Amino acid sequence: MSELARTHTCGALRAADRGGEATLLGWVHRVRDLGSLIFVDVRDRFGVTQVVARDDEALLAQAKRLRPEFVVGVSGTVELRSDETLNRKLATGEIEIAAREITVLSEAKRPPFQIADETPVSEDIRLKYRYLDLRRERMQRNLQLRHRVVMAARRSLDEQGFLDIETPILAKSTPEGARDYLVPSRVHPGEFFALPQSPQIFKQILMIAGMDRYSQIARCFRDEDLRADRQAEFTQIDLEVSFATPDLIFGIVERLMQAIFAANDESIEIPFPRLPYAEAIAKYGSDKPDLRVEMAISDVSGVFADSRFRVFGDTVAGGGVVRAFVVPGAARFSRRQVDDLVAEAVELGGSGLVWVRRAPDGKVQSSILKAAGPEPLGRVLAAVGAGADDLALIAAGAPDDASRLLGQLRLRLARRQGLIDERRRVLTWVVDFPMFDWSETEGRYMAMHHPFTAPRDEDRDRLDTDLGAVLAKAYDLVLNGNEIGGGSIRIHDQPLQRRIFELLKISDEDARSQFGFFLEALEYGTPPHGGIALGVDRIVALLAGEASIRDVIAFPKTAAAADLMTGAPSSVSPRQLRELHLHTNS
RNA sequence: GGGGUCGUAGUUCAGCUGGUUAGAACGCCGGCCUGUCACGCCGGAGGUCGCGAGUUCGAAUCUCGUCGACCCCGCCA
Repeated sequence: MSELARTHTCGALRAADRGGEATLLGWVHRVRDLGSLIFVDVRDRFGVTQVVARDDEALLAQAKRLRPEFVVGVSGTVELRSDETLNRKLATGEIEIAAREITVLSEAKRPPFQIADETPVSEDIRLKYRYLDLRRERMQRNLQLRHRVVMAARRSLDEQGFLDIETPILAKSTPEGARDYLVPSRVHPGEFFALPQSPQIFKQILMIAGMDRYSQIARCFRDEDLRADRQAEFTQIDLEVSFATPDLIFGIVERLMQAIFAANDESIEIPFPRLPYAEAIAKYGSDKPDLRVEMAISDVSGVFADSRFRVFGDTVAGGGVVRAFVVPGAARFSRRQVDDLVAEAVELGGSGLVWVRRAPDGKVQSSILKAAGPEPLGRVLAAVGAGADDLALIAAGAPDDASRLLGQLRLRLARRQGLIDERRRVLTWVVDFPMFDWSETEGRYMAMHHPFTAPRDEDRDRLDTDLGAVLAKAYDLVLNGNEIGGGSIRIHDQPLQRRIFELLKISDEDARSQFGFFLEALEYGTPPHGGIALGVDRIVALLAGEASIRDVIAFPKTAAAADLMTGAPSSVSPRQLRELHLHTNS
């Protein structure tokens, strides 16, 4: 049977091939046994082809042996199917192979779930038997899409003058950022490599090294808790550009994204709109707004500035805001539904939620009707543009808190009300991020993006006066409410980089031991530069319509960062631990 | 670290306020069938109800613990 040579894949044959000889190799997808007429669907990555066994007793006996997932070789004649028997659902449905010989190359145990069936299977079983799960059409489709996306990205970057360069996986641990995955060194007792959270410093050094434009499909590692869109290791399209401005990066990435969408037969318009961070927070309560949804948040503080409703009046007097948005068509919500919304707001950490609407007779209804009176509430409805069928939701508090709360409700309601058009793709740049973020737990400012991000030129002076007000040359790329990329223009002069470390309360000593090599490199002629990293897993998941990036990764880990197929992580031998100079408590 | 959902046949699920023999569909096994393509028809096998305690005359069902999967908050420069 080793001489069995494949002449066609299972997705190749068409009517034009009729009369020819063919040998197919693949998996038994389904068997339909009609007695002295047996159909066998043979499957491979390229498709499914129907094989028919008839007339020959030995051949029929052999076909009767076949079970799902056996690996077989089939030789026979390509026959045209009659009009009544062709299958339009199948690319190869115009023909079938009249088998002359069927060879079993490999038998298969009964699989724990059906391959030839898209019925959902619990994820732990899929992950344990990943090799079977990957045979299913959905995963075949997803991984083929991922391949096309990566190929398109590489091609686009090559065309745009990028050099693909690999950076180390065994790298250096640095403070700030996510928790590192560590790798103990055998030859340096007590010392560790860290797996890269991103190739950040290496790619900047490549710019200093004169590589001009670097790109890489880079694996990154972060030892933080996982989510549907976060894995312990994930893949980025990482790039860095010398002599960069934000506009230059945006253009490069917009062309790249066009190529990526084209790989999924989708066209997108460029350039993408740009939304300042402050506006994103104010209007949508999120730094990654889903712009498929209208329902923008607006400020109604003025209405309540001197309101007799004390809670709002005091909030405004104390420097807070009152903000609101309209839920279209939600005036007909039952009292129960509206009360549930208020409870939901509290669960989300809000101090409360006020609603206003008009009853069918036009009278104002509201949770604070008695306290505030109908007049200001009517003005709120007018101010936010609420129609007769609409419901207005109002929250008060610190500006960002009020908007973030409303932003979360806005998204949940949009989903629940079916207001999101799943076929739409809305891409936007979010720009002008703050440089720094005050950390209560650390008691200091932290870099919002990372410590190598350059401040906007016009904000340089504020580094000395008002750190919280300094905006950065940082940007995120957002697709349908998902952050799919982020980057910045970097600091390229050593004194400013030192100054930023200082502001971040990274001591001189730490800066020298953690980043000394980098600070030194900056002194040898650093071109202005900047870049971005795009999340491959998230992009492919969105293109594929998958809710979790696990479904576009061949061998993903569970939410507890375990590999259910291999059993990793696992204990190692005492000898391995000794060699690595490690002791464990377990 | 915290909150939530789930765990019953190979798979997906049902199983009420605790009650005698735990069901269905698909799959699997056997039989019949020459135009099926989710083939059809007939018959059959298949269960530590995740695991461990507890409450009770009696637990798949109630309680606690534990393990696992998933979702969310924190975290993720």
